Amino acid sequence: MVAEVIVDIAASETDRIFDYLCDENVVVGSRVRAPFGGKTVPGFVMKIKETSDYPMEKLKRVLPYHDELPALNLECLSLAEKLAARYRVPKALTLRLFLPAEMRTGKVRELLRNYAELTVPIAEMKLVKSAKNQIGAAEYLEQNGKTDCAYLNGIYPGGVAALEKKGYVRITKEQILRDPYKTVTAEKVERVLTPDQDRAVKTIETDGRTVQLLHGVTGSGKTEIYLTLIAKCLTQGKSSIFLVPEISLTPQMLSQLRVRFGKNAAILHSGLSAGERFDEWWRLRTGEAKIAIGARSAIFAPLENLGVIIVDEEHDSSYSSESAPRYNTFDVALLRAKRNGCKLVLGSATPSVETYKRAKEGEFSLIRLEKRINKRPLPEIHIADMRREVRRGNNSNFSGALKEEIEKCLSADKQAILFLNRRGYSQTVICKECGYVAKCEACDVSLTYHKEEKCLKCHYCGMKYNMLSACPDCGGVKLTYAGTGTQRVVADLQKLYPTARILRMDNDTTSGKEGHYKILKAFGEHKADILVGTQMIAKGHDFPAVTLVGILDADMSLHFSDYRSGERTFQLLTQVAGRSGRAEEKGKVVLQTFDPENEVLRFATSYDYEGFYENEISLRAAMAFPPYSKIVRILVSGEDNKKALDALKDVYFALKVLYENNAEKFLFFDKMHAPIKRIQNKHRYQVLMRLSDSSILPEIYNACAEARTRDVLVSVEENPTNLS
DNA sequence: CGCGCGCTCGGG
DNA sequence: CCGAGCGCGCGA
Repeated sequence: MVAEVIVDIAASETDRIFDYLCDENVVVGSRVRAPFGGKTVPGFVMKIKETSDYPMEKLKRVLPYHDELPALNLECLSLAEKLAARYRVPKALTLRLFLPAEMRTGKVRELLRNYAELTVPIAEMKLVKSAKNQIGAAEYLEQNGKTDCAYLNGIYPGGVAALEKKGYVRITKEQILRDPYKTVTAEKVERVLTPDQDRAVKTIETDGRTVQLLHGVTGSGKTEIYLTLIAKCLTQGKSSIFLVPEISLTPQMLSQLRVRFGKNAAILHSGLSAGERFDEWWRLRTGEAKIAIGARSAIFAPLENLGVIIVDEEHDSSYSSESAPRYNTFDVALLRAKRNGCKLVLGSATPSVETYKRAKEGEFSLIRLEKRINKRPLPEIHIADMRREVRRGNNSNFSGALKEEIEKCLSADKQAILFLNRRGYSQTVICKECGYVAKCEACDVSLTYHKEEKCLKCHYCGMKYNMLSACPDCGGVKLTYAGTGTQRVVADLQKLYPTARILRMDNDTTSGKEGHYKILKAFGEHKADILVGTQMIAKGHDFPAVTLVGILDADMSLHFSDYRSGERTFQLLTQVAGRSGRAEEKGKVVLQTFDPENEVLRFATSYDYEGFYENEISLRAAMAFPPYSKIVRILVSGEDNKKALDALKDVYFALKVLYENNAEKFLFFDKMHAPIKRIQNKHRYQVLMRLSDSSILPEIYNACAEARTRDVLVSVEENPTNLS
């Protein structure tokens, strides 16, 4: 027999079929070891045939891996081919997406799992009260005996490892205890859905359209709808994929799923060790588990017969991949949903403008959930006008209103979260007296201050402006590029409230995923009174004792030089506000701004998504920004500046020809330095385009694929979220 | 004259 | 991607 093989080398030169001889037992989708150019490389069998067009006597023979099942099923194979074509990347790269890293770097996997059991009764353990994961794991082990470590780590990350270190637990490697007759173990508890939830489930099941958008305010019970859909699939023997932003994969959430679905749920998250991730993947591949839960990459779960795909927090930016292949999760999900004839459910309290438009126009089904389950009102948002504070001589980061609320909060022994809306490098110029923000005359996006050149630039058209010495509106000279960082806020707070316990959470304090959890955990256990942080604290996480949220500089992301800044601000504010008053206590939010009349802030304070959307969509239409156009950025980067420039010239000229022949499809076209000129020693350049018609996108991808070389990266980003 | 590095080509 | 093959430049 002859196998058509794609060798696992991520290069366009080797991205074609090579024929090999193979044994009868080699099947489509399996991995093989292929002798290739003097050594043996892994490969994927794409097809099996009788003979080859290539001289048969020159064919070499592939050796099989001893996988029990082919690594990829037919759907995955075809999906990998489609994605490679769509994003113009080598097939090896898209095929890899479907495998756990373990398998690729793989030694032949023995299907051994780590099992943990207690060696000491809990009563004799010395555990600190705060070690919730250790306690949780120990309690589980005491009740259930020997348990799979991956399972425990899914619920109590790191708990078992810590217990082992202390000698309370023994870990042994054992063959997977596979039980082919294991039936559905979902709890048979009847869950009563509210009429709204019930209606939503019925609509999703009966509506003819593939994409179903679930638009529901925080606390409207979207999760129960997802779980009901998954449970229904399970009883029909169908599988499901449930995607959430990485940051929402919290222990609470995972344990909720484990309780509900037991071993039918496989969890793919970064907290698992490589081996554990492989095991979870394998459980999905064999069909032992039918529900894949995870972040972005779980869309590649090796499942068959999908009954539903759910994408929670649809608007979240973590759903677009930041490295090659830069796939868009929604595209992949849609391909899979169509192939399986199943529904793709998108859920959000603040859907992206693009998605919402398609839903309103009837392309997607739109299901609204307006009532909150617990009927508790959303926290009240109070706007603090920082211009007035400055006029009164208050140059600090805290308005009078916020200070007052912090004091109330502290004296009532409640907790507060202070949110600093800062994004890394890009800085905008703002007048502290009137709130004026420097904007590009051509693009209506705010300008970014460039320190080295001492000028203001528009990141959309590259236009340069001289740095202002005074505000053009009010003549004031109190111009500022950016506010202060979190450290400064913490220091100022400490001065104001010497006895308050303050925690800081930002990129500097959270080394790795663990640090992040540690801080949140400490705060959740009320070991601090105030948490100061950036974006990171905006999501998920229930802190019942939090009754106050302060947003220190609500405008900062609003004036970020990006057409999506309004959208992002609305989403962020809605999310942050939702952190306040999760339990009985009514929550309060103080939003500080230099621009209190701003429409986006107004809509956010009244929780008016519809109003925000109408306003935003008409702006987008007027300025021809997405979804009324498509912004495409070609990023060229490489260590060797000359080579990078050569590649830039190549793409630029190829694209320029396209542009000149299709001028009517372009709204904008130019090449320039990327906003960050060098990252990790790589020089960066970009070609920016705004298309009124994306039909030429495939040709743009082609041009980029051709300019790509061994040491220069050329990537295409569609409607990029962060232009850095 | 000989080796070394950089580029080109082929791999089944 | 990676190694083989080859051409040209420089040093003993």
